[in-house]
Amino acid sequence: MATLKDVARAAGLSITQTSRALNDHSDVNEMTRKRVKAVARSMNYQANISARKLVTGRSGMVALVVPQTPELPQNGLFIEGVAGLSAQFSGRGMQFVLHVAGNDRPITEVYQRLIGNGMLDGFVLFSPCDDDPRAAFLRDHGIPFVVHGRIWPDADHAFFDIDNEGILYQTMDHLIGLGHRRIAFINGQPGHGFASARMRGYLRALHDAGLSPDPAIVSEGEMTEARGLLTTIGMCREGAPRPTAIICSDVRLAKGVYRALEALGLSIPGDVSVMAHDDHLPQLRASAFFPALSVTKAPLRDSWKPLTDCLTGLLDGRPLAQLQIVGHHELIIRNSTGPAPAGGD
Amino acid sequence: MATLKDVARAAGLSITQTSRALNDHSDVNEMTRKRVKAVARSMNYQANISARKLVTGRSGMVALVVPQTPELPQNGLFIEGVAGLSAQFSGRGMQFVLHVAGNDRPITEVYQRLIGNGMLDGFVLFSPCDDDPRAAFLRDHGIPFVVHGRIWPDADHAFFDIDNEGILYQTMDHLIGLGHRRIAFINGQPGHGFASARMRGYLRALHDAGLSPDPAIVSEGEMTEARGLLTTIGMCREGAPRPTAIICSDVRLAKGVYRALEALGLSIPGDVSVMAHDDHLPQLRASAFFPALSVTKAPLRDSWKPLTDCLTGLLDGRPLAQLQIVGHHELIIRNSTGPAPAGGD
DNA sequence: CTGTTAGCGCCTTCAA
DNA sequence: TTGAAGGCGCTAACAG
Repeated sequence: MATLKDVARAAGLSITQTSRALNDHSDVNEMTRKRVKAVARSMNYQANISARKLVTGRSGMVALVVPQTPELPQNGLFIEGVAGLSAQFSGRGMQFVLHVAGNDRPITEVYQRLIGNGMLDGFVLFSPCDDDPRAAFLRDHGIPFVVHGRIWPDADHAFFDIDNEGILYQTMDHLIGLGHRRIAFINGQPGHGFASARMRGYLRALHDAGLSPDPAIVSEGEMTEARGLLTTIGMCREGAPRPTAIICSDVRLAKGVYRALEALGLSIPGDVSVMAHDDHLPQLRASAFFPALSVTKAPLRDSWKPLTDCLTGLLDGRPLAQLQIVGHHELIIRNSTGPAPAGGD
Repeated sequence: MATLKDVARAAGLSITQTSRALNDHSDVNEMTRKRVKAVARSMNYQANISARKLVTGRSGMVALVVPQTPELPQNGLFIEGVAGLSAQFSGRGMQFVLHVAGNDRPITEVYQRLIGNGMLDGFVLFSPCDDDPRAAFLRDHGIPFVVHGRIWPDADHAFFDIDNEGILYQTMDHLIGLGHRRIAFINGQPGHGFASARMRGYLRALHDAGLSPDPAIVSEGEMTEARGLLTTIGMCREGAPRPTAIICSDVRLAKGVYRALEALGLSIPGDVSVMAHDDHLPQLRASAFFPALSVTKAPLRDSWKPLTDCLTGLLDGRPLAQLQIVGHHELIIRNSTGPAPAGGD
């Protein structure tokens, strides 16, 4: 591989000036710069990243650390994120490092190692939880990072997130407008940032409508079809008043809800309205539902570019205020929501 | 971050000796070594990879380059491979870099850039094709790489592969033993290493059985359910003699074959036997077939460890002969294969 | 505008 | 068994 020294010699210049020319410093003769660049190109010269990193402190490499699980290859967020982020960073001439961490040691130790060897410029964090220890660790050590999501209550970090609280508020607003009073909510795992935010939106909407929450029709847990089915069965058990609408934090949950309602002989939306949030992952399209599923939609795929922008902006020292981005979502009303059945109460 | 100098000072030694102690050189007092290591640990010392790379030439980072496609997140090989390889390399204290390359420039140029900046120790190559230009490029430049699969005819490189030729020969052997004479083969894209190897196995088995190939019942192309369906319809068209058995290079193809045969009113295995090769990806389990699908099985998931071993072995300078590994496969006969129907010819 | 000097953190001669 | 010196390739501060 050609080195800076080689280029300098070929160009008949000092190493320093060659470096400056290549890096577009201002104090270089325009002609010289052009000539040096031509020589460098003809020699296929590329700066050695390790050497540059040693002196500038920047390597152009960022990492995503995810815990190893058997289901990792089925995890839509992981799959889309890895492909999307890698493409984005690659397109910016940076390198994306994926680190699947074993479960034999705490995750912060992995970060410790990864930043300790001084090779990475920053990190992307997935699936933030409340009081996220990873974020705390990185903040305490002054390591740049961007979060896919947000860590409440005071998000003093770069992030790209969607308005999860608003998403649920808006969903509730639609259902309440249709006359629903008893609205169930099947949410994700408690402690996860997005789930907490949606719960806030749910409760706020209830409060604003003068309704009070009923723990019997609020459920938190993994977002699988099976849980959607079982939870729905449980909520529609005899004796208790049945919800007239069900909100799901994920389309997989909604799939289970559909199956449960069908098994129970309840019609959608005649007996029960159903809504869900749709990340627009290819695995389970909202279009696969009959009747067509009303959703709030925020394609996960749209998040990689702004997320990448956030991290590069952070590395470039841009102010935090510009690095806290909330993406858009849409409310799409299809055929799974309708007026609340009469005489519910 | 603590540096070698810090450790040396804390240990009351020279930088040189500290380095030697940490790297287990022979000419260090045993006591000294222990003490230095203890100090280093207590200071959370980690060698700076960039600095080390600069002098030793090794960074402990390897990369996988894949072309950007919209379907990338649905590509089972990509998903499993990325998760598996990253976990393997992480477990060995190395870093796995994923590079999703845009399609705006030739892939060798990407390699050029990636190796040119002197940051990577080696590469993993996926989906090799005959006369693979990437392999040629890396070989010509003396860059270590390992191939998932094999580049024929003379695989003068490190690889982990399965015996694709044997897999098809064995499949054919089973079907021929059941009396089948007209055996269709729905293969993957021509030019891909595994597809070529399987085609060789198919043709050799035909030849050994005294049969001659019929282009009408051999098909090459993408391995989707849709193509399995359409190809089967085409092969069972009136006028031409119908195959009594169909071999698929992938279970997705087999899914389409099943649907086509059902639509045509043909029974499995009464009218047509079906076999497939099963990579054991979670997306479409062979267990989802009725009647249960007979397969050759070689779990993709088992390939990441040996593949990683190959590349690290290569980097450690082990002889090539030890770095060409052929994994095992199983022949699993379930209920989709049976005797050829009488009076076919 | 250009060159000289110094140093990033580490490892590897060489000499003691 | 240990230390001093040199250099990997690059950039930044300081002269000219």
